[in-house]
Amino acid sequence: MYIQDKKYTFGSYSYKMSDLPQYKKLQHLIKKQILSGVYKEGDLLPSENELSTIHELNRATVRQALSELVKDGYIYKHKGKGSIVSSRRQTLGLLSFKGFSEVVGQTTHAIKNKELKKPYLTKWDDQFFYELTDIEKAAGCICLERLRMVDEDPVMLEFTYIPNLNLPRFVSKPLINNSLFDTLLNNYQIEVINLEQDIRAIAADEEIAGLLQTEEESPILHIFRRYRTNRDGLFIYSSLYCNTEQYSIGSIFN
Amino acid sequence: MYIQDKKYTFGSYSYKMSDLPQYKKLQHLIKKQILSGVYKEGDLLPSENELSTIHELNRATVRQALSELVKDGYIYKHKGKGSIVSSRRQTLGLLSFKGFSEVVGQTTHAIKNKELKKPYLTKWDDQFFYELTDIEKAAGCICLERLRMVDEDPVMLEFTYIPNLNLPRFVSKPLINNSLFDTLLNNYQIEVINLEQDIRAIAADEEIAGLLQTEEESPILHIFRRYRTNRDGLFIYSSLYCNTEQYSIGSIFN
DNA sequence: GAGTGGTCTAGACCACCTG
DNA sequence: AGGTGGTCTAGACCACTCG
Repeated sequence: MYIQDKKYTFGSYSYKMSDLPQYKKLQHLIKKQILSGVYKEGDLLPSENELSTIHELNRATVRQALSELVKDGYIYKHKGKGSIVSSRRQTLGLLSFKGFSEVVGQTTHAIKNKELKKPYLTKWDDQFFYELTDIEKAAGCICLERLRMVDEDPVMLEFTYIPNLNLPRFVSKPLINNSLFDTLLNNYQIEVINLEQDIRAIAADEEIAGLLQTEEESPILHIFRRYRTNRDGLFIYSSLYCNTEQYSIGSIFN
Repeated sequence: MYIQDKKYTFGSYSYKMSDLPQYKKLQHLIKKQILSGVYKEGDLLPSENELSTIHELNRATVRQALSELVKDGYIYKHKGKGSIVSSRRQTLGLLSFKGFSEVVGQTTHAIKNKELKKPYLTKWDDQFFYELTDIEKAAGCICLERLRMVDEDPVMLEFTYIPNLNLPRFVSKPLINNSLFDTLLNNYQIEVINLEQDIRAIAADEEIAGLLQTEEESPILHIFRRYRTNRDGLFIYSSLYCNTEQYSIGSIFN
């Protein structure tokens, strides 16, 4: 009989981790080793064949783990040499679609989230950034207004807009872990699979300048995002205003 | 005897393409089919098993092709359903590390590149954005100043800095295809494998405002990039100033 | 229940790099 | 020459979606 996944029963990971696929477990393990200094910038990781042997995984599975680490900028590869630990400068956060806390949490800064208002139900703005379907328009929108602080400084203002489609009692229940993504996943089995964004530089108006504690007309990074979810036709929209005087926004591409 | 790659000899692709791996050929084929309307937004691609059969490739190879298309935002996947053609809005360009022309060329706009100066050799600025190694500092830097136009409007000002390390006669020869990447690849076998960038919003100074034909103090997107190459220790640096009044900068994450 | 993508194994050949 | 990552094959089991 064909047996796979036998490692689950012998795994040395926590209970939660045991649900994850092997390549993600390996990915997290190596990531932790890099962050904790086991492998330092410029070091060679064990070769793919060595990792296969050590962790009793097929090389393809090891490669899947490594390719995720490449995507996240932890390592890069040189054919004929090996996988090399990359330098990671401290920026405000990767311009990825991971939640703000997870991304910025990798730095040594103190992060805080402030809910400016309780989530509320409202109508869509007539001049919304993306074209909406009739279904979305008719549903109305759940609006979240949050301010992200780094070391007590407000650096990012985030407006999130969610079509009110089959999300019973969303506005009346608090967020889980203060995280929108965790809430959607736990309460509604909604997962984000994809992010598309547009970036502009704008001048701060009075409201934004006030909230970000900067001057009117000062240059602000404006990012508009559309998250695709595993629920067909359900998108989540976000409008971010970043004060980049102190912190820049970083990202990596391969 | 173990034979692979037999498709090369029967391939229906051009001579140049015949050097590419199978998954890239399939990737380009499907990309072309999407761009030419064979598959439209929301359409399902043939399943992975069907594509394997049609193109006489293993499913793993098909998956490699599809995952590249996901990365570039042409499709997304739904478990249990299939691969779905994604909508692609027209933005100035993906915030990826592909060359400006390739990325913007997917739109219907007229693109022009203007060389503001001939490439020249100079010293590094004392306040360079990234920390440089002593080797880089000692080598001096090759500087390129280019202006990118969309429909006759200047939208992006690009300063590129290359350490003058084993790049004989770079400044005395013209760029191939007007492209830095093509030139580095053809003349020096240098390939870019990775890009790291930081983004800020700044106020235009007199020089930048003049070149981008906008007003002083108007908000400008400033992107600083570090490209990693296949040559160990050789990085290419770029400083981009974008006027985002008309065009925003787009990107996709998975 | 049949089909889809997600994960995984065991193995192969290749181009590239280093000693 | 031996090791590395890059590409590729042939197969398997799984969770998910849809009719």
